[in-house]
Amino acid sequence: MVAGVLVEISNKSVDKIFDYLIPCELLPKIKVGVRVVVPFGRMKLEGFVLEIKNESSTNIEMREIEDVVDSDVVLNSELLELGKKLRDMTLASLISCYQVMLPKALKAKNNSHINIKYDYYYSLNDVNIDKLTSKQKEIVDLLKLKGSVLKKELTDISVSSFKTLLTKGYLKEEAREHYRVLYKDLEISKKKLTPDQDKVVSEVINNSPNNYLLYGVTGSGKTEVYMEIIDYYLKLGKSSIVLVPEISLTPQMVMRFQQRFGDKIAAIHSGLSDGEKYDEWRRIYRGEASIVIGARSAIFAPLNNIGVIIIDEEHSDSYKQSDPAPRYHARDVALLRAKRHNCSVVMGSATPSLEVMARAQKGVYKYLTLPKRVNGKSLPKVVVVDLNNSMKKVRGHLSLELREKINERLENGEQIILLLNRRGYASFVTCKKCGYTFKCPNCDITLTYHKSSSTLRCHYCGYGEKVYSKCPECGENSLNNLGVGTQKVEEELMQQFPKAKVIRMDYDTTSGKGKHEKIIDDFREGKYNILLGTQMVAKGLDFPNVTLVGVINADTSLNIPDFRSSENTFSLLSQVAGRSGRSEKAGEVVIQTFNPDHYAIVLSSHHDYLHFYEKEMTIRKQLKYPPYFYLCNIRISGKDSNYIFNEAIKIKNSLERNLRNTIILGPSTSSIFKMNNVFRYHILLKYKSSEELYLILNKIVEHYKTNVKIKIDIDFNPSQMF
DNA sequence: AGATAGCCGTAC
DNA sequence: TACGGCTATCTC
Repeated sequence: MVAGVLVEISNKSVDKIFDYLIPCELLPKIKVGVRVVVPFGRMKLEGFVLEIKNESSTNIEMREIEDVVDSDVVLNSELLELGKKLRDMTLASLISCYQVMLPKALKAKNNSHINIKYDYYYSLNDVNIDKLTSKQKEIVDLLKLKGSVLKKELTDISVSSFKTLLTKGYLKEEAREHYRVLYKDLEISKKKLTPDQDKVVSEVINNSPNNYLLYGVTGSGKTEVYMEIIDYYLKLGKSSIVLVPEISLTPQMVMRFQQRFGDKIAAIHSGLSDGEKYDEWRRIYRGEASIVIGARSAIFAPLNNIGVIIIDEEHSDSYKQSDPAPRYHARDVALLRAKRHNCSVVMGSATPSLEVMARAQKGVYKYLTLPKRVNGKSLPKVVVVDLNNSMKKVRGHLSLELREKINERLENGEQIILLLNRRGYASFVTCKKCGYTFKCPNCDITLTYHKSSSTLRCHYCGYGEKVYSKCPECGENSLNNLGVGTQKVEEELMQQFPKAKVIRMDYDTTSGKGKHEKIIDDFREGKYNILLGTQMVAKGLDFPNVTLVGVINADTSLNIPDFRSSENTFSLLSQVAGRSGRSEKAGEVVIQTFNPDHYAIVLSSHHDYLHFYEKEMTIRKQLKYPPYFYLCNIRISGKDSNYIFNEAIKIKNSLERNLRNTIILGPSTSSIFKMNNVFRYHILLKYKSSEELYLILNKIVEHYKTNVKIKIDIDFNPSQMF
């Protein structure tokens, strides 16, 4: 017998099936979807068995499979099929499509040290025990009483007597798998649903399968709706997937699911170790956990019989994998799996992406809505502060209006969230005199100032240098630390409000395990008055005592050179505004901006998603952007910039010859032209129909797959512009 | 990915 | 002519 094996190397030139002979003794263990060890050239590699056949279709002399890694398949037939579709959709290598589905421990790779953990249990063997010492008798009596006992439970015993009993064969040792993640028993909680929520739930369960957009304002109780739908399917013996933007950022969400469903849930997120992820995967695989909550890659959870797939905060760009290939969108995978499982997809958001909303308007997705907050309160009042006027009066980052409102809340013992939207605006150093900025010698991007180590660092390659006080260009002692860091604002807050307790939540303060959760818990318990943070304070958190949300500078995300910057700004402002006034007391929001008339800011201050949607759609139509056109970005990179530029021109010409009705832009240099000493160009395509596009792109990828001087990366529907 | 065979330049 | 570096090729 012969096995077709896909080998672990993620390179297009070896991304095909290699045939191997199956030795007789391994035949019973070889199944489609298990990992095997095979000789490959002079190497030994792991790979996935994709086919089993009587003989090879080629005349090439075959070598033998050396070993079988798994006793059970790691890729079932659904996932094997899904991987092929993913490859066709993304033009990535097939092996990368399979690897992305699996936890690290199960990827085909040679040196993986992630093991199953075992607990050892001991019980009495059925043997006649005649003579025993008193110490030995103690142990035997204990085992008679308890039956099977964990080793660590045998505390007050003589270790040597235990060993004697074991070596004489009186004891039976049994290894049981130990899961590293524990789900505490929490009180089962279920809230009574509002009529609006009820309506949504019955709509979904009575008309399944269907794909839904659930548009619900912040605080409208989407999570309760999800749980009710999931519960319905759970009782039918069906499983569920809940995708959340990044679960380590939403521990409250997991907590609520755990309260309702206990250890039926498996939560997969970046805060788990590789071993823990592996354990969670096995619990899912074995059917011990049937509700999977996780970020993007949880869409590949090895569940059978899926009843519903939920995508919470549907608009989040974290659902699109943009860096290593396969560059897939979890929504697309969800729709594929739902089709196969004959189940519904529910996409929920307070600010739906234009793509999804447009499809809902067309009737491709069914439109459901939760227009009111569950607490019956209206959405918080939003005040827009014009920094053009305000900053003439004060120094620093806090306007008089915001300061006044912070003071009010502090006096009332209420809490405050301040958002410092720093993305794309990290601290960098410039010379006041000549405008010199420090750039990374490898990557052509501005270096970021790190106060704690007083260094300048490249966020792309890690390059670092000591910070100078003199400008290397003009020699003046006029270096200026621009940009607003959370640290700086924190200092300002402490100066302005010496009695207030401020906690910072940003990349620096949340890098340890469980730190994020601790900050949230501490703030919730009232140990702090003000929570100051980056984007991560905006998403999904529920603090009943927060009655004021302040946005330090709404313009930072508006100024990012990306066609989605208005949409992202609107979404961010709406999300963070939704953190205010979630309980009894009414909430308020202050947005500081230099662009008080910008429609994204005006409409978000009125909580007017629908008008924002309409306005933004007309702009997208004019500029031929999604959802009117699809985008595809072709990145061409290599060390020889002349060579890749010439090849990029050739690619463009061939695209022009082969595509009609497609707008082809470029090639132009990427926003980061040089990264790790590799130069990058890109060609951007705007298209409406993809059939001939896939054909020609496939040809281009094939043509360059063995060329080591150039790398072609295709990104359909890129989430960021490069 | 990693090893190798084949191709050049340059150092004796 | 011998060595080293670079590159194209191949791996069932």
